[in-house]
Amino acid sequence: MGKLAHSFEFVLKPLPPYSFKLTVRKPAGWSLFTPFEIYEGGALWTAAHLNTSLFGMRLESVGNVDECSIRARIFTDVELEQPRQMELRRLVGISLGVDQDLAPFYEMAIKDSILSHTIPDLYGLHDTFPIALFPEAVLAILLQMAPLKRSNEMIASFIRNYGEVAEFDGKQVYAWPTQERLAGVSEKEISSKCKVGYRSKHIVKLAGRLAKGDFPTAQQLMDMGPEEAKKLLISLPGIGDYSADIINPHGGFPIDAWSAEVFGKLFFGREPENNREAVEKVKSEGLKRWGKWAWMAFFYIAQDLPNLSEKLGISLRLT
DNA sequence: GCGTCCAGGTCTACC
DNA sequence: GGTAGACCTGGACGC
Repeated sequence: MGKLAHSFEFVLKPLPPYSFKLTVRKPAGWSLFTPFEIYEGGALWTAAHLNTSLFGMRLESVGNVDECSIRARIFTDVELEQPRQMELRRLVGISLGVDQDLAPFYEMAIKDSILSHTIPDLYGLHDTFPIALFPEAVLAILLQMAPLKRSNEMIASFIRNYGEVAEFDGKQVYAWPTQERLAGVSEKEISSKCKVGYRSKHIVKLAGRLAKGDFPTAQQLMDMGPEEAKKLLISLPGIGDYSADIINPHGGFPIDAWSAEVFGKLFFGREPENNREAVEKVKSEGLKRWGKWAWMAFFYIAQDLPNLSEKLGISLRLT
């Protein structure tokens, strides 16, 4: 257990519109840093490893969607010098997508017959940015070849077995494990403890690859072109086309058997006969329709399925 | 109950 | 360079 007794505070000014609640507590249940984070009374307690050290965070908003400020208190095990505090402030800002300008996306979306329905519901929802690749990649691996319920069980078990508990501000929050922690663990141990089956092989190989320290960071991938970043991500163990589109910091259009059904209905008005075979067709239709906005379109639609089902009169299966 | 089938993909061994 | 099979586990389904 990591007791985080030291703390410092700062305020971030996101580019409006910024809905703190929608952004940190996404309607589809996607967590900001860890599925174990706590949201109470409008504040979020969460934890993550940033550059191998464990941090706790309490985040809360001051103001409203059109004039939002985020008050962040960061909890650490040792007192941090000013430059390190500044670095963490920068990373938290990036994670929360505070500099993302939604205006160009909204300008396109409002003219789109599907996306236009999502804007009133999700006004001010920013895309958040994963600082650490390992948790994102393991998440993608644990989503493969399993119904969501089972994926969630594998994810929770994996974090409980190998993650670290951050204890701060009267809360306890499990953070995702690090690649360094997993690199030396046996495949057999992981599959028997976490019931992840054959996926343990990918996890161990992935941890070993990332722990070598020569793979680009999320921010370095962001500085490359989207396709170059994707090519590198696909070179990672257990990461294919679909998973790379989930992890890619540029955003992709991650169509799997479930989303092929949802987007098949949205694009063509009917459920595909075979979801797996429809993946390529749906993917190319989405990329053609939304181009550079494909990820944001996917993101907004995935967060707004109940509303879209009602407005468009199509039954969209929830995740 | 019990057996069989197969799922929010990826890798490997063949051709 | 293209593509069947295999792959953990557990829930759904038929009997």
